[in-house]
Amino acid sequence: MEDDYKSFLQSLDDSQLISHISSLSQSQVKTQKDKEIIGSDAFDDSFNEYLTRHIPGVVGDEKNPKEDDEAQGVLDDTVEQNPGENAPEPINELLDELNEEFSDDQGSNDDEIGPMHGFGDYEIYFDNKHKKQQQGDKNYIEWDKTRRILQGEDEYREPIFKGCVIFVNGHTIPSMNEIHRLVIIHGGKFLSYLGAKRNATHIICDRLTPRKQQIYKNCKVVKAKWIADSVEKGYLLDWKEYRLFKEIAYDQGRLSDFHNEFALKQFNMEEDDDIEMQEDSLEEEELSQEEKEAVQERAIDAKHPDFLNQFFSKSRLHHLSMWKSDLKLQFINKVKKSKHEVSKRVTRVAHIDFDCFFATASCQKTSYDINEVPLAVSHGQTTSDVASCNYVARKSGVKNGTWVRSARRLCPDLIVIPYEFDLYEKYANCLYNYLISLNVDIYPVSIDEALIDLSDYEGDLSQWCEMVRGEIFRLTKCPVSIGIGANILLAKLSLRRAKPNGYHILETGVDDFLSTVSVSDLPGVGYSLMDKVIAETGKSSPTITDLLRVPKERLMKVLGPKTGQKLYDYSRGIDPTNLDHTAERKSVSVDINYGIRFDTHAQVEDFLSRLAVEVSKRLKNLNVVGSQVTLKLAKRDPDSPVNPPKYLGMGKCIFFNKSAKLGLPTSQPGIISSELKSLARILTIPAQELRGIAVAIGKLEDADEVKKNRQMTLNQRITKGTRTLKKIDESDFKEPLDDEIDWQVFESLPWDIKREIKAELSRRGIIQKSASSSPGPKKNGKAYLQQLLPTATTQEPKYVRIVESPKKVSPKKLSPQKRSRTGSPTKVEEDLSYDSSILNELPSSVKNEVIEDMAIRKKYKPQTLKEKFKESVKQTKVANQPITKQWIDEQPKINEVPKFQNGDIGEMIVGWMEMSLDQDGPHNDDVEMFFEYLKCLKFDKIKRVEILISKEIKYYKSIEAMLGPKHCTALKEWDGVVDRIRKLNIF
DNA sequence: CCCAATTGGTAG
DNA sequence: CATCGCTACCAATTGGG
Ligand SMILES: Nc1ccn([C@H]2C[C@H](O)[C@@H](COP(=O)(O)OP(=O)(O)OP(=O)(O)O)O2)c(=O)n1
Ligand SMILES: [Mg+2]
Ligand SMILES: [Mg+2]
Repeated sequence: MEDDYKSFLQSLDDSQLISHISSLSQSQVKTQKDKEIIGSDAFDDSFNEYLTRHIPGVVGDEKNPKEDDEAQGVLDDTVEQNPGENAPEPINELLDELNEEFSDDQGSNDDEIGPMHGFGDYEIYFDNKHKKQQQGDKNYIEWDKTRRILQGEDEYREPIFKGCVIFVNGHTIPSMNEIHRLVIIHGGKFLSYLGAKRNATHIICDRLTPRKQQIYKNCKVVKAKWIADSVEKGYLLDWKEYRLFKEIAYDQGRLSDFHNEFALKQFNMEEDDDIEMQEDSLEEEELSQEEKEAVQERAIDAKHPDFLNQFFSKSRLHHLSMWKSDLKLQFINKVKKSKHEVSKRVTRVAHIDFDCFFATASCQKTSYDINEVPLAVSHGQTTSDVASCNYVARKSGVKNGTWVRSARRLCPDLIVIPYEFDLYEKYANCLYNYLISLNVDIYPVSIDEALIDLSDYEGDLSQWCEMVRGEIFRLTKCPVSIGIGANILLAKLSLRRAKPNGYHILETGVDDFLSTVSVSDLPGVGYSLMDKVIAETGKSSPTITDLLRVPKERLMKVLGPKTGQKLYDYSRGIDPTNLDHTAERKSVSVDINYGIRFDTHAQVEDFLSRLAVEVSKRLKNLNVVGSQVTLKLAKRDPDSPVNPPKYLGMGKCIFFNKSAKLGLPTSQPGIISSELKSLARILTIPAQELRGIAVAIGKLEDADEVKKNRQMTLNQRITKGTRTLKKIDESDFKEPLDDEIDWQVFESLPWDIKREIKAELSRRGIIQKSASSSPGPKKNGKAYLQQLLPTATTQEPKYVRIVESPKKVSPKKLSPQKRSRTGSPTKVEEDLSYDSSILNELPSSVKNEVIEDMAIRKKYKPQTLKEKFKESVKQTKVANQPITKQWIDEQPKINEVPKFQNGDIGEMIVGWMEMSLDQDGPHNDDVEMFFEYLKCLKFDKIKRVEILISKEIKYYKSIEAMLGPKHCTALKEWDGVVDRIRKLNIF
């Protein structure tokens, strides 16, 4: 539990953390004032207990759920009252009574969410429900919401089951009633009785019978735990993980005899509701249009909380990257153990690599003959990437990384087979374990590929190759090829010659060998460099021989100094790179350029939080902290269609990067998330236009080192140049934000909460770690705005993390109207992998898709000098545009209200208002400071703040009946604030 | 000239 | 249904002093 709370704290933004503390403080103040301390745990329980004792006719024992039929069937038509309207008032009284009754009850205060039990309220409700189930559900949701507000719980429930239509069959745990409740309060629809099961998106069922299997064989039949787990997690889990039927697709064998027997018994015991089900198909009720859309919109894009997991589990490139970094780690450790030898130049390198690795491995799960049929590993059938294709397919010109559709064009018989990530891992282990057993220096290149230092090997190289190839094939039934050369470059080129299923030892005749090599085969030469070399040599597929004719100066000028030098060396067989695995990692990043489809900025921020959590996880695994945060956003190219050819793909995009320096290196999700959100604000890309988001943490340091150093020389570090602290001196730092936290209130919190919060604050550098006790009492119990405002808008500056130097913010740059890279190309000239004449004959729709894909891969750059010029003109035009009201409105609005660097002013205001309601309105100091802040804002922002506050007031007035007289006074004060803002706006 | 920030490119 | 377009790192460019 404590750990839970700790990680909960860590997941918060700075602003969220502060307001969390405030909310704790607030409730604490309140309860103390009333001489009551009621933990939410005890509260929940007693509340339900109270209800079950006081409301006649209720047997609210959730541990012995009533028979499903009883609960569903007894519909009391005579009770027509609407609990949604009538419940609040009596409940309010109940709450007050309760507070007295249980005033001694010292509950622990650290469980904000409360257990998922005690549903007496639900049962009461359903005993009185209407015959119209759906109306009843709606009322219950309202009633539940009201209850939550009254109980001070978070009124909002994640609409986990939005778009789901749930039907429960037979007895389940949790009970059908409970499932019903959970589903509807989380935005789902429940088909309760005799309903249109055909409309159900999921059938919940815990017990398998042969009949059910038959009837539901085409349905998503899911165990009840799916519901419970999803609610607990707060988002919809993958139903497949909870399917009742065994994976028929993969395991086609019959159920075992034992299983059948067991199932048969079950079947006989079960009440026969299945027949009923077939009969009532006439009685189907239609889903509303809205619900149908919701059901349709089941696509999992980045809005879905489980998106990252699902995406990563299926992304080959993610796997490749993770495997690679794991391997690097593994072999760094190896070197530390034997850190003797001083890096001597290697003289012989072996490069070993599985032939068409994924294809070979995946093929083993099929009955295809890898040597006869053209195969490709891929998820889809058209715009899906070919991860790996076998050599039969390569004969037709298919390459790794092309789209299946393009591959099919070259090789119409191509057969697509699925990924088998586990198998790849297994075989890679075989490879690496075997190499380890050889007791040689291993330098992992990728999952299927490694370099080996053979400088000191004195035996016969051919024999060595045959031995290694033989052993690995014996272990995996996958062929590897080996290339040997005097350096990394030559080993790589040699390997290329060796493939498939062979080896090549390059010792003599290097120049002859090189002369035949194509420039595009050189490592580090991709489409972009290739284009330049083509332009320079005048050949369409230049070889090393062609490259040799270009003088070094020319290469360096055209390609840049380093790249030019590299190609110059490479063309002569020179590669100065030494084998070295001691290289420390310099950055950690998470890139998502798939499935990014957002409607609102709130969704974007949500996703950023999740990315922050992910990147934080990775930092912690590596035990490093970083002080630079970089956000990279991909914006749909204006010329590109809203929906790119690849489903949920990114299409052609323009990238925008922004990085921020942190005051202290960190690995904490909350801090990172804060920073990301503020970077996102600076980049101002409309949520709808986003197609990719990447987060990188740089300036890495060892976490333990930093911890040690910070304790020792906290003060020295401040003046260090690498830390960017704004206008700060030591005294500012020594007691940072101290007076922004109300220590009196803080002290009254339960000790364990205090401990966790304190730890979290000090981790963030907001308070000093050694601060063992809080300073003396300050001010009064009122909530202070200072503790919510990230930094003072007036007076002395406080500790602030720098995002960018303020003067750098030129109004023009705020909205990146950067160049679009291309016009709309209609004709394809020439391309390495596409014959332009064929391409030009394609239907234009397909052609454009192919062009789009090529543009993404940078194979194809339609940009000419002329267009470049046009763009720069366009750019200037944009920059010179007068700033009109309309222009402002057109600018992407990342937020409804402006934000400070470290938090959302909107959230802050809402929080402030909420808090102030319990305290006769806002504190005067706060109001003054607030206006100081407002004065700094632009007109439209102020307007938005005004609207926000008005809306909030309206909301509170709408529930005025439930508020006390005190609250009304507070609201009046807020009315005054709004008036004042209006006056501000006049000037 | 330096530097940092940003953009581009590559491999598997 | 589609589909799962990641990620570390180097180099070049840009734009400031
Ligand atoms: N664009 C790419 C390139 C590679 N891979 C994956 C699939 C490959 O099987 C694996 C190894 O990459 P290789 O470059 O070694 O390619 P193959 O092993 O498929 O072919 P070969 O090594 O025979 O050229 O990485 C991928 O998913 N996408
Ligand atoms: Mg390979
Ligand atoms: Mg490889």
